[in-house]
Amino acid sequence: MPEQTTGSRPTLEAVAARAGVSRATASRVVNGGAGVRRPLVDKVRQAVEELGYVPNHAARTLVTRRNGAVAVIIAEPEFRIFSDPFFEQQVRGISRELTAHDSQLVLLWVEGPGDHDRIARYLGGGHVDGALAFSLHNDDELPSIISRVKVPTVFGGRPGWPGATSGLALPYVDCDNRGGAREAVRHLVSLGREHIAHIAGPRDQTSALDRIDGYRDVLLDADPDLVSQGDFTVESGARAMAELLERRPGLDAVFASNDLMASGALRTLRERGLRVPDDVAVVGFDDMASVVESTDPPLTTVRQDIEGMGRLMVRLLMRVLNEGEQHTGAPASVITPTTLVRRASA
Amino acid sequence: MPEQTTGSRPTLEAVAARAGVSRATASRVVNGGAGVRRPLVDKVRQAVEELGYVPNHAARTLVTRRNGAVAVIIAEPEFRIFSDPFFEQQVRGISRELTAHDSQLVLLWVEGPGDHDRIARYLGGGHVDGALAFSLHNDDELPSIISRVKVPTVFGGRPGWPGATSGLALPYVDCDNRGGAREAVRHLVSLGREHIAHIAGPRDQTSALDRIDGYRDVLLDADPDLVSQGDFTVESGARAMAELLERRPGLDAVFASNDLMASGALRTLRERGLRVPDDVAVVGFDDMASVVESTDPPLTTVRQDIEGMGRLMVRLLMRVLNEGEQHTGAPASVITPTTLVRRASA
DNA sequence: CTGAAAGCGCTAACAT
DNA sequence: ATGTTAGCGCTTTCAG
Repeated sequence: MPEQTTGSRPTLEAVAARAGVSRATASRVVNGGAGVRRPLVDKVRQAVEELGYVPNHAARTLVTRRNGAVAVIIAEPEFRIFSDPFFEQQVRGISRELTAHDSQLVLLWVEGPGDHDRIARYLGGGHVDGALAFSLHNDDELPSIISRVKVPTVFGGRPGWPGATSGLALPYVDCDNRGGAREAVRHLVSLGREHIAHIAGPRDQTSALDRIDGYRDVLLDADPDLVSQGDFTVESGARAMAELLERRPGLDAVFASNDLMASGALRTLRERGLRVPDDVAVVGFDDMASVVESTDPPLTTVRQDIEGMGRLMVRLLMRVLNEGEQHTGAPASVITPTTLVRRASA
Repeated sequence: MPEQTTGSRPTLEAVAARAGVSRATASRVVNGGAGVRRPLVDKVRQAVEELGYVPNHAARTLVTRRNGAVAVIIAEPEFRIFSDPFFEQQVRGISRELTAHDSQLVLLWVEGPGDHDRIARYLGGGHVDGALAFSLHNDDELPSIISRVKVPTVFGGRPGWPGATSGLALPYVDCDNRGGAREAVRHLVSLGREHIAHIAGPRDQTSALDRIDGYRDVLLDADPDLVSQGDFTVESGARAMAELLERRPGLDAVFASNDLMASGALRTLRERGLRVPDDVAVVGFDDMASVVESTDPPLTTVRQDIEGMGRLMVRLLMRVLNEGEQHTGAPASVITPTTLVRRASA
């Protein structure tokens, strides 16, 4: 760490002196001024103004034991997690909401298991009031690390349970994957489609699992051959579509677990000379702008409010923090609604 | 801000007591243990271990006046700044180097002029030891805000001078844009090309300006019609190439100010039935993996070590911080070398 | 409603 | 080499 930093700034003491009040009163004013008479409030405010006083964060943290900072943990098991547009939106929401709560965003970039120690120490060291993390894979170690150091944390996306057995209930914010999937499939049904296939996402991500569940909720007796496995990439979607077509040439609709795979499916369909939606209707999931708009035809999909989810993560965390010692009971997670966005593909 | 946070943790006092030494000695050991005898060091270390002691950051900051945190300012004048792969790499380098320096990365997301106040207050509030920012456009207000609050800051990319007149010299890290451009053009010359065009980047970004300067360094008497204006996007590259071809059908090479525009140029060339590199040789700039590898033919380009630049930004900042009061003289910036990466396009 | 005083946990002179 | 002693700047009882 560097040696030096902030040049000495005016202290509360100085403000108090200038305003002709005690430090205590000055402090009260700075913190909202409740219970201080107008004339004094004004005097202090003016002194603050004139001196350009800014409270010393460290001193305040030392006594209040809250530091107005929240860690956002970014794990990077695969490439590009950071430049994922999905991710960007969520972090943006988080950033905005954190600002609204006067808290700072401290970025914790986890590059691998080698970083776990450092992260645990940091989180356990009380440098932040809480943490926000994202559940990427079921085998992720993060959830257990987090519950070990007991720092209040909210997850983005329902965490898979590496320690489900250990009975730890981590609060999370997720969209209604299952309900959204149901809506997508119901829409296809309402269009009169009778052979609705599904291109599933990775089996180790809860979102994909929930979506396939939603699909099955509606199509109780779905033909297993109508479900094909993908991995959320465009390529896998194209491949899965090809497989489906081979197994069930008569299918007339497909619900893909995300937009990327849907766009891959569209490509395969086009190559086979099948018309969308006439021959095969296609619905995706996510409403990812970059995909959805450039697809041909424009993709009907299920939208989730990603930025809103980011904001909700913060709100939920703040609630947990404010509950303090008391309400130690498992904090409720929140599931946000999805909406079907009709475009041309279904 | 939340009310509560870290449950009470063991203090240095407790460690000292358990180890049977004074707080001062315990402190010395915790901070490296210089000048403390082995047996005591061991005792203290053990006590730390047993108690699971972690230093209280706030207390330490309060007295040392350094807080082990550096702000990374992300301005978002346009979309997607965050998901820019370029950006991601740089932040990754920063994150890694900061970790190596035991400092935390605090993310400051600036969404517009409305945030300027907040940022200035935060930066001026001494919450961080220093800041890292990126120079995006010459009309960016950030540089002046930063120099106003006088927080030690290092820029990524040479800042344009909104306050050049005010004589503020902001330290920065940038690659040798001009030299890299020269190398690119010289390469084209060495290939025997005689009519080398340039697709320039935005006039309000220093990198683009430096690159065109490099181009001119080599082609002292360059035909002005051989230079066309783009804006760093694929589309603009395609358009600029079309223009160039119209004005100077005989051109046999083009140096684009970045890879994106080079790929646009490639497209136009292909559409016109021109062969690359046989008819027209093409060189880009950046060596952006996602572009360079998918281009046809693979793009010859100028590589800059982006992650390394991120790391250098941190090192430079740390140096500035350590110099402290003394060396207030204009801190040296650093220019990193570029390398020409030969692929098939030139 | 306001002020006096007691720390929060740690480091850094200054003694010893 | 180790311990003693002041604070760092702020909030917060507790008196008045």
